[in-house]
Amino acid sequence: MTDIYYNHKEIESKWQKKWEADKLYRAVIDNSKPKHYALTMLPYPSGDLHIGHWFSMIPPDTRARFMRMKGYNVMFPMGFDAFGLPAENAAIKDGIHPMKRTFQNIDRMRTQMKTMGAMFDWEREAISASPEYYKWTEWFFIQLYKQGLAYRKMSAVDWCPNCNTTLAREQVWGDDRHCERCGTPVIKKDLDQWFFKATQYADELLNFDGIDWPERVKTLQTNWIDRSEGAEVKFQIASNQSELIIVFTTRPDTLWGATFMVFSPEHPLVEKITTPENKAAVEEYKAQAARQTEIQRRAVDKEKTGVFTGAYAVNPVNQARIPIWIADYVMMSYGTGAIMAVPAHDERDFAFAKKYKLPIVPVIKPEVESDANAAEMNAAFVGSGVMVNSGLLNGTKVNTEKGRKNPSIAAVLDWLTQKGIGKESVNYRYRDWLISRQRYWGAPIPMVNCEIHGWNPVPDDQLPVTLPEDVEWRPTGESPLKLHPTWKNTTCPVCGEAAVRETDTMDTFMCSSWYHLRYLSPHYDKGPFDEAEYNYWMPVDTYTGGIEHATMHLLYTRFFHKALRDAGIVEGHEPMLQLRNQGMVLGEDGDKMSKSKGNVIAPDVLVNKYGADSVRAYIMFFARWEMGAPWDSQGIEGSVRWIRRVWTLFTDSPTDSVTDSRIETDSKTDEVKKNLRRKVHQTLRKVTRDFENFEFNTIISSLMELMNEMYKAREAGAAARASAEWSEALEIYLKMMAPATPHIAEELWSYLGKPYSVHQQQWPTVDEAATKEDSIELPVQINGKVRDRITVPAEATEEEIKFTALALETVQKFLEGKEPKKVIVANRRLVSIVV
RNA sequence: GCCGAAGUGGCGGAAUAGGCAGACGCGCACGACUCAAAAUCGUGUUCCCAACGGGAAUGAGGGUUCGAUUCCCUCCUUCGGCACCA
Repeated sequence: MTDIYYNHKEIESKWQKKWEADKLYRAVIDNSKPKHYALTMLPYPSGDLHIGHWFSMIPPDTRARFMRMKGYNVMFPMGFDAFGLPAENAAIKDGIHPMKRTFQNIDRMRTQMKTMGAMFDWEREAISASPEYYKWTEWFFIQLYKQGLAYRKMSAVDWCPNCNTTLAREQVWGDDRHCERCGTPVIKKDLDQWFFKATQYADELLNFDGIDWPERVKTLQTNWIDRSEGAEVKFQIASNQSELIIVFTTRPDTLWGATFMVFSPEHPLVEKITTPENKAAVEEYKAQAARQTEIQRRAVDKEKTGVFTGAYAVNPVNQARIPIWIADYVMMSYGTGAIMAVPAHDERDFAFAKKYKLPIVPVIKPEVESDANAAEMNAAFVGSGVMVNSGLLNGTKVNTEKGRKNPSIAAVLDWLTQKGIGKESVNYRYRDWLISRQRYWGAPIPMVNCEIHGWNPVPDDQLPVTLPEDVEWRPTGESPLKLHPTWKNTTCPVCGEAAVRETDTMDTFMCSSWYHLRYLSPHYDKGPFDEAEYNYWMPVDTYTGGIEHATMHLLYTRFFHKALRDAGIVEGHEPMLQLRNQGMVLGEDGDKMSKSKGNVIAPDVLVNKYGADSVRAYIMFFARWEMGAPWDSQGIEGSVRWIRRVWTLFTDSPTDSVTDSRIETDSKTDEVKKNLRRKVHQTLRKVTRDFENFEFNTIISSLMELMNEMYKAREAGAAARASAEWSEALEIYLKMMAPATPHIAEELWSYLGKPYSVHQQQWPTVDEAATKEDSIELPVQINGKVRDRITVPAEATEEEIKFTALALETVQKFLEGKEPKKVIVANRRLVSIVV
């Protein structure tokens, strides 16, 4: 029977206290060791830790611990992304100040996190909502402003006219888009807001050289930025020579076929150019386009609609007068908000032209056909061929490549530049980063507006601009900063006269774009980070988090780093060298976990019942980390049993009761010991590799397998007479367990009488010689089917293996006296005979 | 529609470099222990014919190969992203 009862509560709290007291996980600069900065995305302090947090934090924790045992000086910090809408919305409901609620939640979550037994260095904790943090968020805003990267622009937000406030996307409900709070239909409202010129870095952001990031993330970012090469072409308005309209096109080689132009209904020029007789129809269409938002967008029937403005433009390549229409299939937010329409070679333009009986002029024809005939076209032609009806450029070859790789596009680009009509141009779907939020609970934008001197940054010595605490919560959700009687009143940094503060706060992605820098020195007050810490720890070596941040946070943080690099604040082109994403833990029903569905798994309950080590082991074991899976409450029993059986293996000592009679001969036990040692080192090799590759589930299964072997080996006498092999097995086993299940590993390490702490041990080295098999067993296939197997000495030659296999009775039976057609010994792993 | 990821037992999943499919675990079945149960330990557990033995099987179909979960082509399903992008 087990001498000592496995009491997870006692063991876990004992070691957690000791590790904390000993500062075992404190990460300090140590130039004698290589550093490893392991970063995992910081949580929003929602109130309670859920199992998803464990899934995102524990496997990276085990890997950080592994790296530490491999000899690296590891920093694994944790903090809170503490600004944001939920706390503000809650405040509007119950009046509890977001500051109070947020910091209460943080305390609660920190306490819960400590039960994980993770190696977080809490002395490096950073909280984005604390003034010592957001002082520097504000400072960074000013640095970007000084770099010329911040600017103001009118931009539409979703606005509730009843609540008099901006709504976030999740606050707009239903197909009719009404306010979540009062049900009023939401309108678009143009507000003057702050932007960062992220698009200035678009090309650089498409370059992933030197970083080890998942292909999936790189593809998502590439598609998000969506670079397209083409040309900008100038068109004149026929009735008004001074008005120029620039269009972007990816097909400048079809310019001669542009038979009309289409403006987005919101285009500012529409009002100017519309002729009086078309005014009513245009206004009507504009109003209708403004009303239809998501609803119409999602409509399956994509019937093109539009109206004629009465105005004409001049096609600069052939001076043709072409009508200007407006249509909602042209977006103000993409390109220049106006297109040249080439119905012969664009499907949308074709459909539009057919509907409104606009001319179709083909300017590319397939090489094989003698003539292009507009009347016979029943679809736009987008294939390759040659240019026709295009003046001097007739006969130029056209292929389906984009940009200059296409000879026709290259020819037209040169021609346009030469004539001064247009120029080569690149367009992106990616937009500048909208920073302004009409909210209270965020970092204030440190800008002051003076009637004379306009916008100026708050001087450094006045940072941070702190959020006022005496604020009023209107049930409407209007920003309390606007309503505060005095807060916005200040003086102009230039002239000292009365001026007003910006009352908008920053997007929280701003806070999370640099938190990896704040961890370096969270309480440092002479700058955003301590240079010495920066020089030692940066860049981040391993960054882990959910795939859902692929296009927002991860792109913002890369942009931010590059902007800081150009400001001379940081070095290197990328902030995070390696990125890995975990999947999602779903509810037991296979749905996303949510309070409303009632399928949320609370880790507290599991820790209490089974202990942190068992939960940690199961978190690693139950799914592929990069995939995620639905939670299975029953499955945890397997991990619990593993932990208990390990405990029993170490603390129970049936070796004493195994009499020598059961150990038949010394040579036989020697064999058992040798086999045990082989298994130990094979497992070590596998576990080491799996840690390196983020394959956490097979680490646990390998350890389970080895434990099963150890039970058998001990039964066969491997542990008798204090054998060196058995001692080594125990020691290596605990070292391999230590990253995954730190508490029980530490307890059993001390039980064996080893010096504290198992977490300060070196990761063991694989004895390659010990992993070699004495003999190998090979399956023998006949015509692709396994019919028998042979065992040969490990050093047997291919010829010997063939000979042994062919001598088999089974093989002879199949051969029926004939010669085999082919005999293959594949990698000394299998014999394949073809008869 | 476009881009991406994934389809393996009842379930989660495993399978260096193209070489024994189903490691490890859950669940289930049977057995031991027990007055009994739980716990624990042991045995079995892809499916079909089932006795030996044989056959089929990694979403479907095809191809390359002595040999394919793995490589190639076509298709289906699920999930994620983008979507009138000029």
